Amino acid sequence: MQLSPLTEAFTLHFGEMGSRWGINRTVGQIYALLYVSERALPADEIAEILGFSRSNVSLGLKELQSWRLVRLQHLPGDRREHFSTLGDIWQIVRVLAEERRRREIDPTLSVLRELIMETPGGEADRYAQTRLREMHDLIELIMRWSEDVQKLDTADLTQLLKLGGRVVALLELKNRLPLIGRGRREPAMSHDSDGSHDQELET
Amino acid sequence: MQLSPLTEAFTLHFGEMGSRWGINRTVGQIYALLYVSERALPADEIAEILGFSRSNVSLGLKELQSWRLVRLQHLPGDRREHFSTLGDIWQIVRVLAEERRRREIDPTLSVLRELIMETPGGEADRYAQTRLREMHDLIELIMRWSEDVQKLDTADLTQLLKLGGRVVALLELKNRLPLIGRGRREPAMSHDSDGSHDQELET
DNA sequence: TCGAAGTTCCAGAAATTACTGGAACATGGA
DNA sequence: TCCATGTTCCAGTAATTTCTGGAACTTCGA
Repeated sequence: MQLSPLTEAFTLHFGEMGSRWGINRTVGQIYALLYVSERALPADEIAEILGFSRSNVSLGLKELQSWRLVRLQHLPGDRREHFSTLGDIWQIVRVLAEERRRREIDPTLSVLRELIMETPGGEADRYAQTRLREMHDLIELIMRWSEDVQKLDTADLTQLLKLGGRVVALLELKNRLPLIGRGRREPAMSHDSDGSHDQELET
Repeated sequence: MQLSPLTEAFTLHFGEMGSRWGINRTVGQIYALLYVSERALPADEIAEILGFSRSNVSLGLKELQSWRLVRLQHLPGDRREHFSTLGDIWQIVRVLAEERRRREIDPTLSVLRELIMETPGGEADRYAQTRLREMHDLIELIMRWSEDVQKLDTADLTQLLKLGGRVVALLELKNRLPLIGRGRREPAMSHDSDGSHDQELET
């Protein structure tokens, strides 16, 4: 099997982008190839198409599987394992977000928490801790939000995205309706000490 | 000047995270150090504190400046240039998002557009192009949204984040109010051919 | 149980990326 | 203008990451 110029251009670009992102170039290219391929491909075909060694492809596929970004399937009449990407692009985004959170964000949050708990060794440490807390709270806020939003079905998500900044108009609306919203505005970066997270909209 | 254990732990972790992200380890550490430092630091102090060569620090600072993540300032009575991070953490997020878009997303979108425009060289290319289009449209949708949301002031943004998935309740509300919403639901990944982006809420 | 086909692992080679020291260059005060 | 101080650039070196080929292992049908 040969690589069409179109697919070649895409895999090359994707590999390049991947390497800026902590994903290595070959892994990126393998993913790109599977992404645009209509049928699932076995490892040796991938190696042949992209010109990588068999073991390199094997490593790459293992990595992609650990990210849950490629699926393994068996085709009738063929003993080899075939690989393909997730079909639903929104699902890809969700999986990516989850894995990144698990691998990078969560460990970072726990390091930050530990450091914030330590007794400061001086004025400098005290300042550092306030900065760390700001970072921690911000990351946590964004993560909670994204965890939450990820659960939405695709239609809701699309509608929300299309709304963009105009969602603020909805917020205003909510704040003006006393039966639904309390009309208060959170101060920036408040610590949400009561843990309520504006539950009042839940009906 | 000496590095407190707290700051050291933070810089090390941050450097590690950075290197998973395409930012090199030393650049990450420099940023982390500045982030938790109350006063701006000159390059030679940074080099001494972190134990890097003077030129490495210089390179790193240049890189950070090109990302608009550190600011240069002159202190009275000191000829040296001093560096510090942005004070407002939300601003940091905004700047980061903008730069990443400029450097990575926009080029990717334009590659995708080019490839989608090409005349397909066969059935396989035709399928590949539909996949590329899906990816392109998704990225563009998310980018438009984030561009939009970034313009919100911090209070609105915080409120929105706290709301999380419960924002859907607002969407439902909007869809139920005939004077405000049209009550229609976009099909998933529709191409928004009229370019209206639900303008009706703009009052 | 044997052999063919397929997969995984690993040690070393190759390529890439990061880092250093020093030299060239710039700037501002005397 | 000259000197002291500070900054940038660059070529070579070091460290890290990626990639390869082959050997060991696994699986399945005959």
